[in-house]
Amino acid sequence: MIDLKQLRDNPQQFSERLRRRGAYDLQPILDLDRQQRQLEVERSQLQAQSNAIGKSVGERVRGGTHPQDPELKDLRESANQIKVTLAELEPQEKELKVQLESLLLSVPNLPSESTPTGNSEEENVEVRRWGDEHLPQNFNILPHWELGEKLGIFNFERSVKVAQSRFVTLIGAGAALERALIQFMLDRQIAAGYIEVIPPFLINSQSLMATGQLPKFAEESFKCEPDDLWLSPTAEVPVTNLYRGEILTAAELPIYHCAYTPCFRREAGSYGRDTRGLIRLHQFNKVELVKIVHPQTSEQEHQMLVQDAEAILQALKLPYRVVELCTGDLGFAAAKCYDLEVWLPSAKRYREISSCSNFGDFQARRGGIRFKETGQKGTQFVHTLNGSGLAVGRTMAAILENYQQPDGSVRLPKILQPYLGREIL
RNA sequence: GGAGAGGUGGCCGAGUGGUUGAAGGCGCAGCACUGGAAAUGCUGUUUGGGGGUAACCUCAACGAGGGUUCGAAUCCCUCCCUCUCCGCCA
Repeated sequence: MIDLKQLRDNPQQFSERLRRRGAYDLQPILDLDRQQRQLEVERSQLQAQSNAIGKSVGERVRGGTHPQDPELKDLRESANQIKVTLAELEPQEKELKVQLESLLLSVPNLPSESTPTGNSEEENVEVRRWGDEHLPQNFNILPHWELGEKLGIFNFERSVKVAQSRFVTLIGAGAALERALIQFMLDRQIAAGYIEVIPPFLINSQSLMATGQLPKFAEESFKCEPDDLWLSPTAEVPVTNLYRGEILTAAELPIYHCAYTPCFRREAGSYGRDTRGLIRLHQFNKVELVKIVHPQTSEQEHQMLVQDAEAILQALKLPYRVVELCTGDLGFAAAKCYDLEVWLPSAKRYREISSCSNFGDFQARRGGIRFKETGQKGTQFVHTLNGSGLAVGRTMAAILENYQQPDGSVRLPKILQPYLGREIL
């Protein structure tokens, strides 16, 4: 959520920053805000009067006046008068607040000053490349879905019977490889200082609201209808929300978590895109990194987070590049975001395998995640960050393609071999 | 699913209609004492909104939402959550 006070104090500057993401009309928010505050002044003055009457009645009763004594009658009546007016003002103000809140919730985060301006994916900025020396030699590389079916390590057709299209069943060595990747990724991130959590995979609406998936992107997630529960689209949601509504101490920061979870996405509106293979599924596994940090350190923490995700690709010797998203491609809640894109030889292009975002205080404000500096008055909002470390299915796809050998077998990355107890797939 | 108990400040815990935003304790911060520390003593210490250049003023919040009342943490209603026992179950 954006900072209403900041908007109110500096609407011009604010909308200019937001305009880099596209057009947003902030005037209705400013109007509602003004009306609401006007009503609030009126209402709280009346309430103050009413409180004063209550207090003076209380004082007299304590002094010995009988509560039903006629001399209190006037006081009671004037208090009743005030109540009549309040009964009108209160619902009006409440209604304005609800409207204001819902408008605020659908305004995206301000892009960071350093985020490049642009309209779409096309204008993302490549930051660096790694691993050109690991690009596979030019023989006829099968796309990973063909290779995988051939090797018998996963099956799509049978999965459709069980669920729908865009679900996969991993079989034998495929299942083992997925598990090995999860284990490997967790091991590395735990060694890098992240505390592992296994959060709930079903999450409530409030949690989705805090991290920004609701209210605008309800159609992206699977809802468990009779309950207020959704299938988690990413561990970002349950892990960040562990701290919702809390006031932490500065000493507790930074908090680093890693989490393996399955992720569930409806992928509405992506019909026909990536219909084959492991790239775009309704259910996939991911190891996620989440950081809750002091605002002063968030930029630096962001860089480190990206490096922690990169370390996995490097250890697996998978060629990739780092791309900084431009304002037009930035997620709703993000202020700044780097994508890691792994090389997929069959498509001859880089594909996103990790997305590392700094949300600033946007999620913290929505979720009420604050901290207190010892000895200082008041609280501040933390900064939240997260990134994939990595998407497991896409990692498997990248391994199947990049490590493919001319005879159609796959030589596993060295680092994974001990996890699987074999070299060749 | 059935029966019962309970949800109060960073934590523990008192408080069943009248200056109670809330006793007491712990914790934390400052000061004093000390060569330094411990112990001790004193002082301070919830959060959010609004108004004001400021000093400051004011409203709200005792799980959430309604209600009764001049006045509610305290009474009534609804909902949520937690705990204990029973049932069911991986």
